[in-house]
Amino acid sequence: MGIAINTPQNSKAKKSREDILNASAALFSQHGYKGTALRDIAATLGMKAGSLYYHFASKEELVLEILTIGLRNIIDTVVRDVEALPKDASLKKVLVTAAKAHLFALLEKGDYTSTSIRYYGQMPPGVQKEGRILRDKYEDMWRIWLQRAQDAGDIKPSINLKVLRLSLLGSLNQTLAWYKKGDLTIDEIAESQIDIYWDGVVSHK
Amino acid sequence: MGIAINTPQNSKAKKSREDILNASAALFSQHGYKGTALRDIAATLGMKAGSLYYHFASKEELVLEILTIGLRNIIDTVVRDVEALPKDASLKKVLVTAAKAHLFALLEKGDYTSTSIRYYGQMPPGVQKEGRILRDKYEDMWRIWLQRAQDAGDIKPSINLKVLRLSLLGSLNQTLAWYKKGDLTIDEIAESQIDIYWDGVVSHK
DNA sequence: GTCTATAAGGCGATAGAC
DNA sequence: GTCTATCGCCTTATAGAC
Repeated sequence: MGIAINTPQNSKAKKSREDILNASAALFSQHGYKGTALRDIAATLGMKAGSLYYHFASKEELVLEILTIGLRNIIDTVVRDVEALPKDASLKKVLVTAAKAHLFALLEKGDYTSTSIRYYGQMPPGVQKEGRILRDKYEDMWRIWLQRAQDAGDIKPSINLKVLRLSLLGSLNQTLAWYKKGDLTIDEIAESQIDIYWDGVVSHK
Repeated sequence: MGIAINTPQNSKAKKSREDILNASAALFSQHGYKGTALRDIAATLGMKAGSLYYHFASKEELVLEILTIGLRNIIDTVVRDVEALPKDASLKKVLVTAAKAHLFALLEKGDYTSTSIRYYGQMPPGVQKEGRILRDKYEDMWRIWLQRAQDAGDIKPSINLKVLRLSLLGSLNQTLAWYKKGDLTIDEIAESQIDIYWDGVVSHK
């Protein structure tokens, strides 16, 4: 069939590797990095802890791959959806689209992305350092959109953009804590949140 | 001096106990429950791990006390400030006051409260169960204030109060991640955030 | 009250059989 | 590729000296 033997291209090894990543992401997203033992991950797949080392050199390498997949996923999803907008789309439309894509990435490939976002601060220093670039890249995207909206006069000059950006992302990420129990769709939640931020909650009677 | 010997009323034991709680809260708030070893806590105080057991029966008991103190602190602070308002205070004033008090508790006695809020989900099941009552009590306070504001017509009927409440608390709690680096005061941050939620960010030109 | 010493078990990681 | 077996270290917790 070819020259690739015992590499991730090999179909059996590739499937095992992906199974391990999926199981790890699920456990990490529930119990955090320190709270998840390699024994637990292996047990989920009916395997033994030692077997994981055929696919990954260390627990750090495993979680680093999950972090990278999670961050790439949210960046790619948000960039793709925003770039698909017509050139003359309103800045509010950009923010709604970005918020929807953010929530979609968080709740769709959720185990990877939620691990990356919720437990980043608890990962080993080396892993944090490697993820820093992607994290900063994503924050910068929001920083630029909001700055553009304020420069264009769509956002009031009195609004502190740093507070706004951190509040907005905090709100979106907080959704992780209650989405599964709720009955609202991702689109409804994203639209609700941006509506609140855009027009406020006050009644003008 | 009296009958109290070898109890928390004893001044030396009481001080050690408080030192241990303070050191533990500081480490837990940085590294989480599983990420903090009793050795690390003891080392901070120039002690040995075994000595902690004179004051606490287990690591679980220690973190439960931190959780309880943290939650009581935020509830007491918020209730006190809101109740001090004049009876005819506007509902916006109530929310601004509550937000300020929430941030104050989070950043003042921050190690206890931030441990309670950020790492609640990673604590042992028994500890989570004991903290549940206080957590629910606090969430209910916000639920009631927001419901009252909507019933009175101050918040638009179209606003989903569940989304609003979780977004708002998510925003406030997110402040923990960036407050220390910033130059804004607690009052400024709280006022900024409530202003955003109340009037929105859109410019009416 | 805090120490030393240690028990009992969990952890990440490795070596070699299959 | 996965297993068994094990190493060395770390963890919580206990017992008894001081």
